[in-house]
Amino acid sequence: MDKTDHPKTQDPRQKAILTAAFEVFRNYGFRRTTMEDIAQAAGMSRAALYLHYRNKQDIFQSLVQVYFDTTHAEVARILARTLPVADALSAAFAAQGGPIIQALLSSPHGAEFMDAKTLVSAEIVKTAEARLTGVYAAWLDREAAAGRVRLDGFGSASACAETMLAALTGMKTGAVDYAGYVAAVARLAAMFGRALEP
Amino acid sequence: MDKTDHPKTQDPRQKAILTAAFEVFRNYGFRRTTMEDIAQAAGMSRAALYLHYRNKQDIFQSLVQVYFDTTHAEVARILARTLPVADALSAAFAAQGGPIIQALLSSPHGAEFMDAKTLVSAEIVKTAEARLTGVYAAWLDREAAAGRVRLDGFGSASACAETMLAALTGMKTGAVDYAGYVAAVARLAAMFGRALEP
DNA sequence: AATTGACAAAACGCACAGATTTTGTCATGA
DNA sequence: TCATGACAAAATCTGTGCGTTTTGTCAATT
Repeated sequence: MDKTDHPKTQDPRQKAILTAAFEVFRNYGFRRTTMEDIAQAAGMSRAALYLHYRNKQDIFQSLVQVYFDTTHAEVARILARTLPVADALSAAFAAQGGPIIQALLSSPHGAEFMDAKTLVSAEIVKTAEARLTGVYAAWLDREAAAGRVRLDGFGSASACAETMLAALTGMKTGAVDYAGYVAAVARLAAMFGRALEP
Repeated sequence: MDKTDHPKTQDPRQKAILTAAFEVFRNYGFRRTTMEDIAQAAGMSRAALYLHYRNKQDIFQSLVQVYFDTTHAEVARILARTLPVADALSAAFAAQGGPIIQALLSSPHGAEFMDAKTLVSAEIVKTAEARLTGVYAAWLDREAAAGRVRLDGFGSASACAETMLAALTGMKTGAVDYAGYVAAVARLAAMFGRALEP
């Protein structure tokens, strides 16, 4: 489980492809970006892409995988530290859905980007979210054992983690711009933080 | 603003149409249900529908309007009582999104039903949600003044209400079945309840 | 060994015509 | 008066053809 160094982005060429691909997907959506677009943005020929990825779907899935790996590592890193509960949650929530949400809210085809995320890589998203839930659940258990959080009446730690993450995804709906989203997430973290205080 | 007695459903015939329409939309989605379907389910001729509603979109919008009016009245009624904060939130959350969410999660075309809700009646939904947020915000202000909730650090009451409702809508995403959704909503209410306690 | 231009196959977009379904209205009948 | 069957107009579906774009691969090039 050594996902910390992102095997997909160790090769600088693959990193270039993924960076370019994200930029193009962000602007045109999944369906309307061609391999030619990605190749051009990555500074190589279209054929070269096929030396590294099977097809467009493969690139997209790798992108999603890298995103979740990064997020997972970041959240795990934050929750490994011992911080005031509210601060930990605030930092962890902020670490999730940074660039992707920004893409969703600022780019013209951000919505289609997210659609592709669920259509093209539903399985990846599902397992990644489960993994993320596990991180939060473990943190809750650890903090509860240390007497820094109180779960009484909220059910199991994992159920609690699931609910918190579902609430976090809900912040996307109301958000009108990225700043508003960030503010809502911070508020949510503060509220959950106080709810969990002993 | 006397929405309490649902002008759209006072006429028993209109009520029959809306009930039948909900049933059919629930099973076939908005696009694939015909006026003939609704008429048959409502026990009248297709032409009779046009005596009460302009067209299919009008029926759907009335349905949404009635739903939000009912929800609004119910939530307002619950929050008017003086209850322990967590209980009030739990009851209010449960009152929202009952039948509609059940339709979404249990019916084969629940998703398309919700799509139509945002496409065909986006404006209705927006104003209704704003109205609902206002109810929660007023409740928060009242309870805060009475010393039963503490908003310190959470921003304004209306911002707080917005965040809570956004979180509530987030519960739909993770939910796999209606029972799971209900459990998640209850947990969320409990957590927000404790967060708001002085 | 790494990269590319070029090629064939597949996918896609678009338009069109004909058949079918659905809609909205109105004259007719209970 | 109120509801309905019937009708014309509009919308939707279906199949088809054709030009363009996109894809995936490979021999050729550096």
